[in-house]
Amino acid sequence: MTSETRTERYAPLAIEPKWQAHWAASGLHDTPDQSDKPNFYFLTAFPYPSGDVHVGHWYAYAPADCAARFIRMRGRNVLFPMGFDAFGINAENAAIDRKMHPAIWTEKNMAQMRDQFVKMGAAIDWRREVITCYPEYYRWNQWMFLKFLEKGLAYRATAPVNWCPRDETVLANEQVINGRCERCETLVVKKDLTQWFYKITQYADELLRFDGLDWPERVRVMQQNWIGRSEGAEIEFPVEGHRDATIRFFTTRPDTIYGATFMVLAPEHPLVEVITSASQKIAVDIYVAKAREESEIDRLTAERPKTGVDTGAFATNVFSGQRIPIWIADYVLASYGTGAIMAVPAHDERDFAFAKANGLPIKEVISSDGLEHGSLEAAYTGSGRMVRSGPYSGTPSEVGKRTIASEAKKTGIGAPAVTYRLRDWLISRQRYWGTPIPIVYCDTDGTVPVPEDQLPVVLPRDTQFTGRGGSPLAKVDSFVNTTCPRCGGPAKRETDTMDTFVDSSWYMYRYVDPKIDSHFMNVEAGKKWLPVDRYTIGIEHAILHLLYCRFVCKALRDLGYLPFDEPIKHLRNQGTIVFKGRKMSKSRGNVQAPDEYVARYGADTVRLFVMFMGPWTEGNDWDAAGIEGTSRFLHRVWTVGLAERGPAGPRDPDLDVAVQRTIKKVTEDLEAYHFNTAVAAMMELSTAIFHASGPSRDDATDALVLLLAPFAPHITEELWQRRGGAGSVHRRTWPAYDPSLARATSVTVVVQVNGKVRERLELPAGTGEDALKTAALASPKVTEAIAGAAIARVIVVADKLVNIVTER
RNA sequence: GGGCGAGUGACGAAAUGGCAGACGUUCGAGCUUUAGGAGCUCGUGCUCGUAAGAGCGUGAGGGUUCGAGUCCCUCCUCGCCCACCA
Repeated sequence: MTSETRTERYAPLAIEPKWQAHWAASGLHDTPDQSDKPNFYFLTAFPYPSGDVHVGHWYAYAPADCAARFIRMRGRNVLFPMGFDAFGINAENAAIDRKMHPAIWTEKNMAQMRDQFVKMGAAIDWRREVITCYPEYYRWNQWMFLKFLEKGLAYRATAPVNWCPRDETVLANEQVINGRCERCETLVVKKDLTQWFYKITQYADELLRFDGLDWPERVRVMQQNWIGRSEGAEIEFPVEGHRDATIRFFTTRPDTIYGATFMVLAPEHPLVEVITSASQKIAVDIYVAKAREESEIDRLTAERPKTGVDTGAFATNVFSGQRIPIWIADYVLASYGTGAIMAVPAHDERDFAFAKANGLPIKEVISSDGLEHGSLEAAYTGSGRMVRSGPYSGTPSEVGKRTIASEAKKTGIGAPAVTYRLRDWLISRQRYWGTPIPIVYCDTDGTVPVPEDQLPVVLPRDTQFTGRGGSPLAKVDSFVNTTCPRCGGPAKRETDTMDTFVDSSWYMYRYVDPKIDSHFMNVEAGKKWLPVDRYTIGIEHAILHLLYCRFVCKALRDLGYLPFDEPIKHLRNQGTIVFKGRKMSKSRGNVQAPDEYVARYGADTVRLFVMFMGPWTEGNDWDAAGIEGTSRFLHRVWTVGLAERGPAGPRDPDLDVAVQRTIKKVTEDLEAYHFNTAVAAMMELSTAIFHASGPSRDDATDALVLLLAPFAPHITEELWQRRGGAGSVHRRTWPAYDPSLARATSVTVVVQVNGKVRERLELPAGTGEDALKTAALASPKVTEAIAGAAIARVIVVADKLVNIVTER
């Protein structure tokens, strides 16, 4: 180090605001739609404007920003936009709790968070900001709704929904925590309401396919499980004494049909009323009423006993010819399949338990060894040969599945069928702070869509927020009362708003040109950017949001508005950052803010720290204890960065190799989102530079500044400038490495005797096999370990090891 | 109950089947600065040993291999997602 003047100290708090202002003024982060470089769309999930950029945001956005900057330095014109998922229940809760209008609360929070993103040093093109609660945005939610309606992709139906009796509103599934309302902890009940749905099930099969997508296996599996495709057959059995009544059921095991000794209907099944015998009516009514009122928490209880009631009615098992009783039980779900099952207690665990509890017959029809057995200890759910199955006895069960299904088709009582676990997407919410559903109800014309030229249906501003008495919108007379677009007569508006997942299902198209008012997307600009090249988002969004995005893309494609099948080509998920083992949330009051660390160490240190903590895809427990380490690293970078360029002298081959290896390591790590090991490699290089001198040191420092630029944009910009670099370091090209130079000139070769390390030899890289053997056997430590035993074989791995195996 | 991950020092973590613990924190010793939230060197898995060194060591048990943290089998523990899905 030079001596006479004391080295200036690294002062991030002075450097960072200076560069942030400079970058904003010079438009460094503004991305043109076209440049001399190929376009690359790097999307990262936009935040909900909760108020503060906390640790979870840093964990998501600092690495995403780093990855986007890396791609930019690698010669792409990178679009890296940001916006706000600005509708949602929290704003309404704030309105109730603090008497602040949701719009004001949201604006305040967005301003604060925008400022914090700037202080993070994120390379965001703010000109393209998208805000979902503005009419310019949500009118396109309404437009898509109308288009979906025309195509039959949106429809209205009565369905049981999660209902909080205290707050008098529907709750989204994710707002039901352990069966209780997220806000008031009241037990949530099911309630039948007439609601709007998007027909996502129409795309179930296509959504199962991920052809050509670079998505994590984990997410693909989760989505496939969520969609839950089951193959089997749909068959119907006639009900005794009811000429027109048949019970249709779905089964994945048609091969077990001879073992169907009873049937079970869901309590909500429409046939229950029709077929129940007079003597069983009271018991059935009581059971049905109880099931309807059942809270979510009861249904969540594991291992609950199977309850049910006999309807007194009988069906005919068309295959076995047996007369079988029909029961109702809440273990059969109205929402899956046809809401009815053939119960095969011998080969289904639930049916077995139910039969045992209610003294119903159990008949073995599948046998693993092909022989008939007596009573079963438990349900046998595996495969085998059909037994006691009339003409099909002896048939392997896998064959029987197909044979029975086609036989049912032949006789006109059924057919092979596929059922999905996936339900249609219920988009109605009894909420104020969301997109109004563009529908009008007229006594004369019924349900009338608001014409496209009357969009947007704007959310009225003057509203009371009490949290009681249903949707606040329903109480705004000036909004509710309108005229019918068809007959001009008096009519009422739909007062439900859309699920906020609708807002986020297509925002990636809007970033391209958020100001265009003729179309949801600027088609010309869209061609230059879409589909998204990379998307990073938390693993907690693996199912809902990501599935909705895919659905909306496919629906818009089929409507002729998008020319591609999938919105996102490459996806990666960061893990969840928790605090003391628990998820962070406002309601728990354990949200950690990194502000004090930003104020003490600077944004560059905090950025590096969240990337260095551990593997990004795994998540971590927030503990700032180690932040000193990344701070010290930047101090060292500062010290070597300010060192005067050395006098001409001999090169330092070891340092030259270290630079090549570090460039290789950091490049490969960033491609794989391994931020932690990339930082570790740069730390090693900085230490090597610190102890070096001469021209190699200066070149190494230049390389380090470039490598570090995506991670720590401020300090590297400052050092770049002070070291005489032209323009912004962030406009520089990523350093290249020469694979042949990245190889060390001398290597440590380990010598093992029977797998135990006995010697380490420093040898030139590329030493031949025979020379390695000779060198190994020449070592006294090795001969001592061999102790005169005969050598059976010698394994040589070039530049790595020699293993001498002796006779035993 | 099903699916998917993961178990490595005091702690966060590294490790294409080839020197386990890189990098960082912590702690210890020394230095420097000593107005500093600044800096430098060495050490820091366990056991024995003053030391050189030796032995042991990646949740448990087996297996494959010249060689296993890594691959295979069984089990245990933890995390996440789904959960009476017929």
